[in-house]
Amino acid sequence: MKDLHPIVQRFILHWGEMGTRWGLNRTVAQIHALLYLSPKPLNAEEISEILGVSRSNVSTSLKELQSWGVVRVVHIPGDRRDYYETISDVWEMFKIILSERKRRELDPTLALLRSSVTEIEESPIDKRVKERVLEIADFFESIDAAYEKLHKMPTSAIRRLVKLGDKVLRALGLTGSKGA
Amino acid sequence: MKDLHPIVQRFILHWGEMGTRWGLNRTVAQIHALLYLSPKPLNAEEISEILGVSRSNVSTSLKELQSWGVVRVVHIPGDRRDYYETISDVWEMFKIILSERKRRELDPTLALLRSSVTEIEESPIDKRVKERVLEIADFFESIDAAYEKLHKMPTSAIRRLVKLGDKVLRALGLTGSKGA
DNA sequence: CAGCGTTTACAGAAATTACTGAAATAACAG
DNA sequence: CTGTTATTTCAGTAATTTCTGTAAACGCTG
Repeated sequence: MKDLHPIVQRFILHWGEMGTRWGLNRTVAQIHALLYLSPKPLNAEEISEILGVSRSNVSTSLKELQSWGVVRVVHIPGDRRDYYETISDVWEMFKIILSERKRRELDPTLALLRSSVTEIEESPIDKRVKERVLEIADFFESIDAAYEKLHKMPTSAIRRLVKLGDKVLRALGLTGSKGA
Repeated sequence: MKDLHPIVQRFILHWGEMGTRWGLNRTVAQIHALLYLSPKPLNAEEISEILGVSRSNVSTSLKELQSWGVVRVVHIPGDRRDYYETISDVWEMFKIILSERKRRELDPTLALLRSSVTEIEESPIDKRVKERVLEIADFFESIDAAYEKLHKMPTSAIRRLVKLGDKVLRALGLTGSKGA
């Protein structure tokens, strides 16, 4: 870690801290940060030494990053160790991270709400409770649908859409009437 | 908890579990769920009994929910205890939750990246590292800008925008050329 | 301003989550 | 095969987070 440029160090440390807020663990996030800034792929041993964590921990963390598809194995001719690198396109990377988070943070709730809505139709329940469950279910369905649309777009289009900013809104006449 | 309708019970338990994935703690999320489905405001004692958690824990959790602005205190004539209720509009509620998450999950990183970009301009650093830091900084800036635009819209407009779905994209000609 | 009900702060206990080291397994070279 | 190096698994330990009970603070009422 001492060998790294201070900016790189700071980035890795910060990424690790933020990782815990993003639902990952610190080491997983640090490894990701290190690979993102590394000019060349690294092997498990190197990662372990640079970050000062055990090799077993590195192994587990790399497996997790691979399972999400943000890190992949590459090989160097004449070396039989596995080397790792992250995908390089940031937008692509966060698209993957977003889909992972949706799977963990939205989908289970959506499933529960759908089954609740079904049950509510057939069993008697306080009117207000019914209303609120239906309302929140509708909300999750809307978000899910919007996400699916977005997800199907090529990354380049998402990039353009996000960068368009409020031009989007004006074009659609959604702003301006009540406009804040 | 036993007195509650099974659907309500299931919702509260689920919300608690999901809360942990959303970066809240279980009790905070459960209290929120309970208040969301409760036909009337509840006081700390009632919440404590219904959920089977200590009153001090309820107190701390309510304070946290209030600090985010999703729960507020109301009073019942002739009763000097504090009663609590959530805001009722789901969209408004998640707008608040989203802004809280942005503050905790994006803003610190944005700050770090901004200062890193400044430093990079003046100190010599590996070209590839520089590129990647600039790229990720640009990404965060874009997301931040898009968020700000969205946040300034009235909730009703956000609701319409999300519900429009891919009509938005077609209208803007962002889909169709490469369209997936 | 005394007394009581309510809310908050805090220190330690309990539960959860992350990390390590050792041992097992796998991959290859000779 | 056999020896060597790389990777993964897993049980135990450490660190972190959450929860509780107690006690102090607050604020209303008479």
